[in-house]
Amino acid sequence: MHEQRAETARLNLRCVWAGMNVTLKDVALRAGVSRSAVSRTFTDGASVSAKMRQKVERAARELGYHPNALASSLTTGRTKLIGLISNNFHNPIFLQVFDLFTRGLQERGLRPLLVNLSDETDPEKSVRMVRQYSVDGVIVASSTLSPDFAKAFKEAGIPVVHSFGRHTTSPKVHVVGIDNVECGRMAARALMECGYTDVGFLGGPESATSTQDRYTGFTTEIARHSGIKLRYSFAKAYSFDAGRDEMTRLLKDQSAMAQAYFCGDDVLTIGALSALQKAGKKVPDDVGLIGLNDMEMARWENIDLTTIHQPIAQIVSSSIELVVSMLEEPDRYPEARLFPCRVVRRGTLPIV
Amino acid sequence: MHEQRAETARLNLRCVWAGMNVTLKDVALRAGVSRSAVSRTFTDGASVSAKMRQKVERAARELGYHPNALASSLTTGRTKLIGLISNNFHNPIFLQVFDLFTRGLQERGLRPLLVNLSDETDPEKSVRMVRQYSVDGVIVASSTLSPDFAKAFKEAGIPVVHSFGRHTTSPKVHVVGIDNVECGRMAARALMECGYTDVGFLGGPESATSTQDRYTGFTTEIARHSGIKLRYSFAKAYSFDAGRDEMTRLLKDQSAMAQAYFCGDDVLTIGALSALQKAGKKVPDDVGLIGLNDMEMARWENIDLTTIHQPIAQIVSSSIELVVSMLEEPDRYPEARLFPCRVVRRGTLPIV
DNA sequence: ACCAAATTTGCAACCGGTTGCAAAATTGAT
DNA sequence: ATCAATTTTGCAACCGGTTGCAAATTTGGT
Repeated sequence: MHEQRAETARLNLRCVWAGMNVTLKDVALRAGVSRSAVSRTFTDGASVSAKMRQKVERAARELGYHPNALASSLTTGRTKLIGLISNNFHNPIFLQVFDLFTRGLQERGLRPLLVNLSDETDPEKSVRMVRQYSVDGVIVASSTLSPDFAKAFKEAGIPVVHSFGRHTTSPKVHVVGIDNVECGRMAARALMECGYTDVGFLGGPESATSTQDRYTGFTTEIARHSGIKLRYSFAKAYSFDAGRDEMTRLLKDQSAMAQAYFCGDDVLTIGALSALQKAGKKVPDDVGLIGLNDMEMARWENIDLTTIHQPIAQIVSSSIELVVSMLEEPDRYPEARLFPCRVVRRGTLPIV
Repeated sequence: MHEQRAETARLNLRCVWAGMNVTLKDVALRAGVSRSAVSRTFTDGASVSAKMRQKVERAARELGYHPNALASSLTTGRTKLIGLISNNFHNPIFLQVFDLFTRGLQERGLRPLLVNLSDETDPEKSVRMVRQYSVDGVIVASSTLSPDFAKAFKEAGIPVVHSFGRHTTSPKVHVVGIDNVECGRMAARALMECGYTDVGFLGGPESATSTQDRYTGFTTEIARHSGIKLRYSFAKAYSFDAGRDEMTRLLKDQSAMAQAYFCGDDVLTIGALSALQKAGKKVPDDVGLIGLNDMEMARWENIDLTTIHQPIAQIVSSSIELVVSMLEEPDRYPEARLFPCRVVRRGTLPIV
């Protein structure tokens, strides 16, 4: 007995020294109890007596034991890993998005496994990558990624939520985001309230569903009012350069210019703004602009963008809530959760 | 035999239907081989005959089998999970950093487990969190996080690299970043080259080591030249608001103003710029500014910051390289890798 | 003090893979 | 065709936990 304890102690010492993982068995040995007892001490809701818990916790503390979440996942089937999948690593708003997601998931004891799909085009392949780590669920956070990605996860039997995804009346997967069509209408109304009679849509890439929806909303709202001239064009990307380039192109022909523009997003708006300033145009006196997102920078006084605020905190927390609920109820009927946006009036549209 | 095959088929069907995980055993059963054979087929470097591989791969394909990386980690001791730890979710440069890290890790078959330490102050606790997932290594990516965090991981026996961390002559852990003291000197030289004789240091939070080091470099370089007046103050954070507020404070007393400032980072610089513009000061004619980071926005024409470029792509790839090398050689002697910065001349300093 | 009910504990099998070892199969030289 | 050397394969134990079940213990009522 004494012999064995000495051996155990020596072993433990070595473990700590080498940074090796102290296991359940080590703790059981030291506490003089069964491995199940140790396991139960660290599983809440399990039946353990007070003395037992005390003994085990003491031994665990002395050895610096921490349960191995991955090993337990083998039997429980839960890794508490959530795939956080995005291709949006250039829009500053996504830094806030990642911040909110990581904090929100952490608070619920979940861990985000970050996946960058920037140069990935094959949904199957990305599913394979993520599946290897048997995540409990997946959040696809992107407005530019094809819905096929989210669908691929669903088909693989992995709970999935598409954040910032496209709203459809009968979604195949859970979608949380905004109503881009309504945003388009909202922008149109905001411009018309300013008295503009010649307005432009300066969208993001034409292939993005968000661009298409905003375009639809914008044009239908304009069409409801007579005597408003509508122009439109699309930038190559949701980026500063694309916005600047497209506006520069428009500026080449004065007759092609509208009085005010609804731009694809804030970054693109700043690009357009830059082009206008360079051409000697005053904003909002000569040309008005309204963006979309209300990213942190938009309120910076020397940028001061009028824009449509997207409630990202709510979108994120709702997405997390939804993916968590799916852990219990995997076949939950897909729903679309849309949050209302609002116009934030700053310096790129005139005060009415 | 026929019976058994039918049973197997039925089972498989059910697996696929329910999205259940197809396991090694299922594949072995279907291929009519041992589980080890299947395992070896998916382990490169293992000895398997061509026929065997063919049989197994066929069965695997039919069943949609993918090895469970977490289960294998139990025996191999490798999860291929890398903890990516940061508290820096407000500086746009970190979006690029996350982009680079995720891509770089993915390319090597590693997966980043993102940990947000924004409101965490206890290193022990964060180690516990990460350890549960038995990551193979950890990258602490932050210039504002205490070195204790990185050290805590090292002490727990987890390979760790501190990216964007402080350079010391005898580092306790691997550090990859820039020489902030040298950056301070560089900024001082840039300002003096412009002919300024009254310069200011407008640092980030005084508690950050990066601020301290830049201050040291800046002042020592100034001191090497006679007749240069030096002023200094610190903003409350590396943020727009902090930069704007601090500059606004300085502007209250004209005699407190220097001719040009070296600001803590680019975001802070834009804040200072905003305050100056609001006060009717022209930049660079009335006041010069130089920032640090060269974030993407700095080159936007309507921001156009003169700044010190930090080679983040190199810092990131070097960090990854280092953490990967530590997987093989855990006790590798800690080294500091510093990358040279350079001044990028744009519109916030006069052309000499 | 006694006994039935309720609680706690340990055994052993299992989760999905890996791996050392020995048996079986293949190869190649004679 | 024979046999030793080499390669391939399967067995069984193991990685670090969990859990159903039955044995052991505690509880509480009389």
